[in-house]
Amino acid sequence: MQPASRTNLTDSATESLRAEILGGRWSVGARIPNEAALSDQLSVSRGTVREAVRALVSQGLLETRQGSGTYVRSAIDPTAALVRVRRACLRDQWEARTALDVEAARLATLRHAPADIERLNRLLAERGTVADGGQNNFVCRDLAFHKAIVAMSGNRAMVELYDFFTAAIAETIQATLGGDLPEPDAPMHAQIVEAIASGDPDRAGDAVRAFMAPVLSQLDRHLAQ
Amino acid sequence: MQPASRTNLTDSATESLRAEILGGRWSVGARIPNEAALSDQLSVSRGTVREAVRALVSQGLLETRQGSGTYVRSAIDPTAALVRVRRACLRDQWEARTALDVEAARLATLRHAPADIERLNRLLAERGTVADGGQNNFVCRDLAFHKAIVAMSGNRAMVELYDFFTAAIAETIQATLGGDLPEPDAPMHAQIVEAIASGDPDRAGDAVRAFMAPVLSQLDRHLAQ
DNA sequence: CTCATCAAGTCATCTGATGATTTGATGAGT
DNA sequence: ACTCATCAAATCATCAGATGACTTGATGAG
Repeated sequence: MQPASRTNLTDSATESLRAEILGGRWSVGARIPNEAALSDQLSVSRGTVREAVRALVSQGLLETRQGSGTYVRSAIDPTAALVRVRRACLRDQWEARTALDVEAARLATLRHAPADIERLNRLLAERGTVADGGQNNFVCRDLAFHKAIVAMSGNRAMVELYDFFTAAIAETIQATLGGDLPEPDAPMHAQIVEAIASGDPDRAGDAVRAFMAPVLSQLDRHLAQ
Repeated sequence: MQPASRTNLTDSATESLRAEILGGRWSVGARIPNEAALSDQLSVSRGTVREAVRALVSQGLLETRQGSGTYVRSAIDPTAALVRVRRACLRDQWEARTALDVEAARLATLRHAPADIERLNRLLAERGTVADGGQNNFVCRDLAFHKAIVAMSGNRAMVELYDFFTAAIAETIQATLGGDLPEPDAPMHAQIVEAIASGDPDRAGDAVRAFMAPVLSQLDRHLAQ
């Protein structure tokens, strides 16, 4: 069941380059050897080198500048971080995402415009219940509400991080529970909107915390079995 | 300052393929058209198609099987979000990490053991000042203190995420500021330890928030120039 | 000293070809 | 009718060579 990964020149080349970067032999910002040189050093064709470089570019480790060269953009491997976060249990993933929810709500409270509150109310109205449109659509609409709050925080890093967790948690739920997860009711959502509109960040944070707590404890019970 | 992304055939092809997958036109598990067909449909050479496919393979969206074809492996892309987190500005990164600091401190307050408090005090004592051991070592020891708090939260996902952020922020600081960042004083650190020991999560969260706020505003001023 | 011009270096892309692997069809043997 | 070895087609993997586009530093005129 483990084919021991039959050698794949491109993958081997990718790993060689990654090792050079992560090992620090090529420092961040430095220009790496050109394609012809890498082709020689790795004993593969230039096309293979290009594919390997492209893979690392898409992971954010390298950056190519036409006419200039290829440079190390970062020595942090996002795929490694992803793997480790994935290994965390669903409970921890959920709690970490909740942390983002809480802090995002606080920031949203401090930075929101009046139009944002209207938008939240509209999303809440559209959200409806599980009955309309099936479980799957419901989850999507519910998510739209929470993402809107995170977007209101005005913090791009948090938005991206929230997306990351949303995807990771969806995967984990699919893998461990088969897809179903309890959802608080609409009145709870309305309390969050009110708290944000009130301009009191502590109140908004508490509202989100209170909102998520039952889900977390239900998750604990579920996983305890 | 915004090159508006000069067209890059491989990137365009990558985005086209990604759109097909994320848009659901190619369902998970399905085989996508072969390289020659994609080359025709996208009006690029086969080599360019291969580079685009390789990028998506490295992101986990596609999977190639020699002799058989290329298949859709997943329609969600968690890594991409992490890659984008690194592209966010330093201010947003710092604020997001602070969110983790605050929530981790809250959890640490609720879950810590007496020995943990001793450990924090010990780390604080070892931390010393910039004077002993140089700027670089100081940052390391300071980081050990903050990481210890996150570890006390008992949440593996948050620990991993914090590590990721720590590395990402260090790189961003190096890239944008050249390495220096103001650090609050030891007394502020002691207040955090006291708050955690007190068992009041609100107090602990506020302590961390108060601790980070000056750094953030200093960052704002610095970036405003 | 300034600035336009130019040439070398480098990545981007294309074309054509060959090898390795998988997969389904074929056909003999039972 | 079933099983199994064999084979051919489809497909990805890799290579080699060539041309275009872009960046950068050097050159030289003003």
